[in-house]
Amino acid sequence: MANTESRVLGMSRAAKNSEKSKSATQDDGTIGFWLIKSKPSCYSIEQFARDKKTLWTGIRNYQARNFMMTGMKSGDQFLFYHSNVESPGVFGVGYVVKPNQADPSALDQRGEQYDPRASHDHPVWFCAEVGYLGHLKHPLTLEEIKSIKELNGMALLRKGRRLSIQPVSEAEFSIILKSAGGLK
DNA sequence: GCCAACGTTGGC
DNA sequence: GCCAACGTTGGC
Repeated sequence: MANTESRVLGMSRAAKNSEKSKSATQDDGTIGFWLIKSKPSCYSIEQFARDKKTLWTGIRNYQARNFMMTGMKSGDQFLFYHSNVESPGVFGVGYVVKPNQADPSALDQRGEQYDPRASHDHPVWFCAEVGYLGHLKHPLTLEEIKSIKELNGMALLRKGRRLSIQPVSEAEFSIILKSAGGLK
């Protein structure tokens, strides 16, 4: 299953391993799956597609931060979810380039994400570098996700649903991709 | 704009 | 450590 998805998403195991070898983090070699939310007004999937890679900065929730510090591994894949739109849902897929990096936005005194507690030696907040893999062929709306029985257990629909970064099971990830007709 | 469901803060 | 007050998220 993982290998199939990896081919679908253009991430060969060799590519994942080369990313991983650059990472200081250890893992058991399996790929983790996530869902990451963004308001289009804040960062849109179109912008993500143009950027190819970006630092996912500005997360100011400890649970979400901890996922980026110790949960995410290089090569993990995630669903790109747009909230605060007329029809919220999953619009694309990305991967983790490098987790657990100090969030520079916490040090920017003029920025909205500035945190006076943060310093170079004590970053307080952490982020992950992420890369774009593609748009879903047919974006899967929240309404559709709710209608799929196998996805009833998703954090998105339950306690913790407001979290902007959530773990997703491989089965859930795969069902969403399949229901969306894969990538464009 | 409303409001449920949280997370965070701070007095005690 | 409790908990009320407050702030935020995000669907609708």
